[in-house]
Amino acid sequence: MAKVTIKDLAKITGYSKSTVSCALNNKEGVGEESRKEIIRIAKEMGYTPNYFARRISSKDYRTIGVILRDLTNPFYANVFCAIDKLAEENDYETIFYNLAGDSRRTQCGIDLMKEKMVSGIILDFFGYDKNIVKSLVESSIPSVIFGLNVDADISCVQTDDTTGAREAVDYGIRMGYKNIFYIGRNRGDIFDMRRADTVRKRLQDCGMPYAHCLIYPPSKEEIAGLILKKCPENSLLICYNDIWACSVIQGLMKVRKYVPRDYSVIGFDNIEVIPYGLTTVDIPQYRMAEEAFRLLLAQIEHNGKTKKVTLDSRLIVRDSVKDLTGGDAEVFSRP
Amino acid sequence: MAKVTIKDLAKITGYSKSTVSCALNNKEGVGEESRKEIIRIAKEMGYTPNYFARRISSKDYRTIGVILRDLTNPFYANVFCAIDKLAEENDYETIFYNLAGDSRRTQCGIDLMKEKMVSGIILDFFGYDKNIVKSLVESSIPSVIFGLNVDADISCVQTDDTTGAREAVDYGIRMGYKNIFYIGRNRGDIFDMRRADTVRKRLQDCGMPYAHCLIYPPSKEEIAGLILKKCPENSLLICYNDIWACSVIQGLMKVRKYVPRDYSVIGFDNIEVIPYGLTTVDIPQYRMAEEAFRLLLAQIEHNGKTKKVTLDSRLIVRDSVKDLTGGDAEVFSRP
DNA sequence: TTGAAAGCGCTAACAA
DNA sequence: TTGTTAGCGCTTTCAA
Repeated sequence: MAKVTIKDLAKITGYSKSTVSCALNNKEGVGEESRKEIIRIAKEMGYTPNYFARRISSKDYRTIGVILRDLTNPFYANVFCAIDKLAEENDYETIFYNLAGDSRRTQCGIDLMKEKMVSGIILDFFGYDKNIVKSLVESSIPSVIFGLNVDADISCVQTDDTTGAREAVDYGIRMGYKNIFYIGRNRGDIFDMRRADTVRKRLQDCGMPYAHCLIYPPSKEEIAGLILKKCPENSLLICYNDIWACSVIQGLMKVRKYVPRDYSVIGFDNIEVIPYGLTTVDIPQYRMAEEAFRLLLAQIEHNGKTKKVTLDSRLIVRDSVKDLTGGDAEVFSRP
Repeated sequence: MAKVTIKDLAKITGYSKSTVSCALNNKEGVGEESRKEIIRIAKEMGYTPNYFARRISSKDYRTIGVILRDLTNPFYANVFCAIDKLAEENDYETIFYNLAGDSRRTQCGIDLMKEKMVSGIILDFFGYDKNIVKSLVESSIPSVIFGLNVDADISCVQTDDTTGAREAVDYGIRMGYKNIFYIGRNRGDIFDMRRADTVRKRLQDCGMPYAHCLIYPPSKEEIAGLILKKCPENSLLICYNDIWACSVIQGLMKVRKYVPRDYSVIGFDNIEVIPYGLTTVDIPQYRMAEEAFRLLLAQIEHNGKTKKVTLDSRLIVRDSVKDLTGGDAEVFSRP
């Protein structure tokens, strides 16, 4: 069952390859009659052009590479879907590469994109590596770093999560918390470190204790044990992201501690699918995706300059933080 | 900044194109010395082979197409990631096409895959269409239908969610519920319909009333209003899937009704990233992905026969269903 | 061990 | 309006 090619089509229709090609691609210079006939026969024979052959001769790839850290996290799934949709609207294709949480795969991803001749790359650059930036700049492939501001001639879209982190601390203090902890997941992650630093610094600035404010449990299972050990009840736990906040909440449930009855929790990201009642710092994922795509497109199509874009984060108050000041807040789901 | 090609490499190294090609691909028949030199120079010049050119001449595509309904739903994101990982381990690439919730895009996705000459397709076939099945079978591209058993010579991987659905009803009855409703989202969705039917039938078999047991609200916003109108407090709401269950819970919260205090909820899927104890019917997403991939691989590489695989679902009891029989269950997060 | 030449399926000049 | 020719970058015979 060999695939039918343009050559077969030429033979059968009696026209030449080029005529067939023109007809099929709606190019000028083919008679209306011939065009119709060619298209009809092509359909009959189930002809589909060979994508690779087409790409190799036409040079116009119209493809962008998207490299993200973890599609399992709805935050990044949303980002990918948004980019994919924009790409489609602009008649581009996307090629996706999943780092699957392993920053060492970044270079592989970039190489793959190069091989596939993408017009541009959107790169979620976690696990910062100077050499990669350098080689990316030198390759002169239009690129946008997603989530991070890098000091090089390359476009970047990031969200300043420090404002949100500070808001979270301030909100906690306002709600009467004496014990505020940052629960991180991964010391190697730049965002994680930055959020931790911001929380610590804000606590300091507000004259709050910050000893033990960092916890990086090696695994999900140990989290509850660590919290129980280090954090007194009625602590506020500011978590690395929403996913991590979920793990924390689930872990606590296993030891019969409930949120926000026993502990209060704040996340980062503002993931849509889950956050019933989760107070969180909104990282505007759609706008980030959009900005990244626009920046890339500008570079690809209009030779636009590189540009740094920084969006704002803000705290979204929902129901996972109990009011310790005596107010009777209606909180979370409960029996 | 033209990309360096194998021709450039030939010119610079002094060898011919074919020698360079062999050297770079670790083929036999090239002197050790020459090979090393060629590889060195290729590296120096930052040579990356043109993926399309390679594909067009080598015929060996090792690519599988994955078409899924909605990557925004963590269930499908997990499925994709699992397939992607398996593919990588088996030295395949994946091409992804997102239906983005629109079943009319299915044919487009398939055409795209054909164009890209995939070795096989894993197709999430929602919005059942006989013609598509037929054309897929006729195309003789190895394919696996994901999530549904189709009566045709094509492999299928599905999970029998009816056992889980019945368990959910039985569990509800055991917990003392007199009012059990199915909350669907989309009448066009096969799973949605099947789950609804199963719940209705089981209720019937158990001598329970089933009038009004279906609710298909046109939008998320109207859901709470409909529930308030149709379902008395302390109803059990069996929802189409976890995402939808979350929407239901969120909608109810907006009108100050809490789960499981005022209503109990059961979902389908068993998505991990949920910040509370949602009782749900587990659909084994990883195993489904694995089976689908294995089946496809068998067909591609060993000309394996088509096969139907059906996995089991089961109810996972957590904390979103209150015990109405008087037992004092520790339920859900609460202040 | 190496190189010349053909060809993959298509597009794009240019000629007829 | 149509056909001829060349060529995209690579792999793959087949000779040398």
